[in-house]
Amino acid sequence: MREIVVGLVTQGLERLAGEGLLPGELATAFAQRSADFKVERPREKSHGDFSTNAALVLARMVGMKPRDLAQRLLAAMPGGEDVGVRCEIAGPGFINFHFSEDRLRGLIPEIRQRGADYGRSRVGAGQRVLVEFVSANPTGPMHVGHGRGAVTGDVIARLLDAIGCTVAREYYINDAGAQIDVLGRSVLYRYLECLGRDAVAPEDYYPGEYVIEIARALIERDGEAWLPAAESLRQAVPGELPKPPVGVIDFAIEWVMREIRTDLEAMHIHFDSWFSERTLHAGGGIERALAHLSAHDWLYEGVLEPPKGREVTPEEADGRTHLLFRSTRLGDDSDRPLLKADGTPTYFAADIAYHFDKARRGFTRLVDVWGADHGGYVKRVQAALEAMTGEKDLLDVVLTQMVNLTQGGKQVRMSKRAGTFVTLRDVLDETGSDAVRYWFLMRSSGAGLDFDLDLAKSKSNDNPVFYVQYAHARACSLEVKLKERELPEVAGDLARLTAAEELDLIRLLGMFPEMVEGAALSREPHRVTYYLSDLAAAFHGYYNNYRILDEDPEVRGARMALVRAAGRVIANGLSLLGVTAPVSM
RNA sequence: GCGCCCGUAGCUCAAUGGAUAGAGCACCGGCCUUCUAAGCCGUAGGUUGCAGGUUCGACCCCUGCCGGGCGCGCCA
Repeated sequence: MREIVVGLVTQGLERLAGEGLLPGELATAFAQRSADFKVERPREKSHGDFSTNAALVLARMVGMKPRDLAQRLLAAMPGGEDVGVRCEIAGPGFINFHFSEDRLRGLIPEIRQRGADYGRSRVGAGQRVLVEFVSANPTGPMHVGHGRGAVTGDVIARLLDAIGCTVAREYYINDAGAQIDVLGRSVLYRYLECLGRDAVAPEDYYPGEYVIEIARALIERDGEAWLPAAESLRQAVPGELPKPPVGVIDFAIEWVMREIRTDLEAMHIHFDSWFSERTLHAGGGIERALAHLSAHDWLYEGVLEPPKGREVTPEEADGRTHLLFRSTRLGDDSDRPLLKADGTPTYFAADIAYHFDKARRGFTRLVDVWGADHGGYVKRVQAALEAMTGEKDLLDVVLTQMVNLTQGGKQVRMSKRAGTFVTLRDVLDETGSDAVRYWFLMRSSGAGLDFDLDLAKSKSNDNPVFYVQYAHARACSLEVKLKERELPEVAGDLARLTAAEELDLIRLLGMFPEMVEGAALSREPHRVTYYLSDLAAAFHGYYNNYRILDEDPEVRGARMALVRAAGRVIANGLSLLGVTAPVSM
């Protein structure tokens, strides 16, 4: 629907350009959405279906009063009558567009015809986007926060796909570094314990139950083969802990990744690729990336300035020189070290190499979904990408805030120490994929989220997931009723849809494609849940106040056509979220 | 101390620089013999944390405060 208005305004601009009033490139810029004026949805209903501020923005440039320019533009646009759009000048110089009722009703067959494609577009065509998300460390099971990131990333990918982008989903496995050694030692500790030997907990270890399970599985596979390694670990002096054997580490990582994959599958999330951090270390990727940076003068040896406002321990303040990345040149607060004291790369160095690799794979755009606790890394990774590619804004980072589990209004304590750790698996088992997926998207990703386990399970209209799915089921149930009553199938006369509720419902259906585009471009999946809530409310309101299966076959046919269109849009919206649209409930 | 995010109705949150800032809960008042029932309709509720600035126009952008969260060399 929006395209119709954009077309009208573009033609008007072109004609005014032909008359020499406006620069010719304006119309092109406008049609490509790069102009600083636009077509938008007025908040106020009486202002019509669409509005443009073109005259307001351009008035200064041509030295006219906004309303006078609006008059010229209006006159230059094709007569609205034959396209079913009435235009008028209002307020300080807006041009408002009102769709005729017939034009609105015309959307119903259009939706019917486009079916599952309604809402999809090509505005992102030609873009190749890599969405990296979850990337939970393979050191333990996924918690609910990971789940939120997982759903957010998956739906961003779905949205980008819906606007015509070529999308790939990737999971970055942090299978290198000190944390992995901690995991290996934790397993060996439990391994001794399970074998009934003397066991001493290492000073740093993962306390979760799952580590015991890993140890048991390891015993089942390898018996006592790892006893020497475990013993030497037990006898080691703190501070000089040995590196656990690769065989144990690999076993543990595979075990945890299997769990993670199971959880992801339970949420119907599939990745196109799994990128192992180890391959960067082993394959020389880090050296390549650092050499590339070095060649362009982004690296130097230097002493780090101490962070302000924070005490540095004597150990830290050793005054040694580091290999540093000049991220301050690109807006970061401080230059960043790339090698640890022992000469091995920092996590950041690996991350640089990883993102370098992404850029070299030819993506036109990168999207990362991270937990908000990694917010401090955004600038430096973006700086690194800019330094390596010369391209600014190649990477968008979406940060997801905490999830609070609640039950009966009370917060569910998640504490690894107290053993009341609630995993994503627990929540999935309790409420199911649909509830989890929908719920995680009910707030903007930057806002904290309360997940009410009781409400998410309940079959009541207070449960937003139920409310939306039920709207779809209701639409479908009318189909069944129609057959049960053996009512004749009549196309119906759409002109009989004259009630304000009916026309408003159609208007809402018409906003779906814009909503999808906006959500995709801004990487804001929560817009979909908000939209679906509104749509479901409008549908339920219509259903409650009007008898769809009216006596009059013409009315009945028309209302059923509208109901089918609404059901279709709800289904398409839910599909974007990866949530099922039940036919009955 | 610095950086990022946040501050909007009693609560939880929306609102690509647009016109009179919106939902859902909760509260209050009506209604409920109907295609699916766990309800339906409506009222009220606001100096958008504070103070300036930018402009035709600011919840949105800029500056400075106040308050909360996260992060802040060789953990990932």
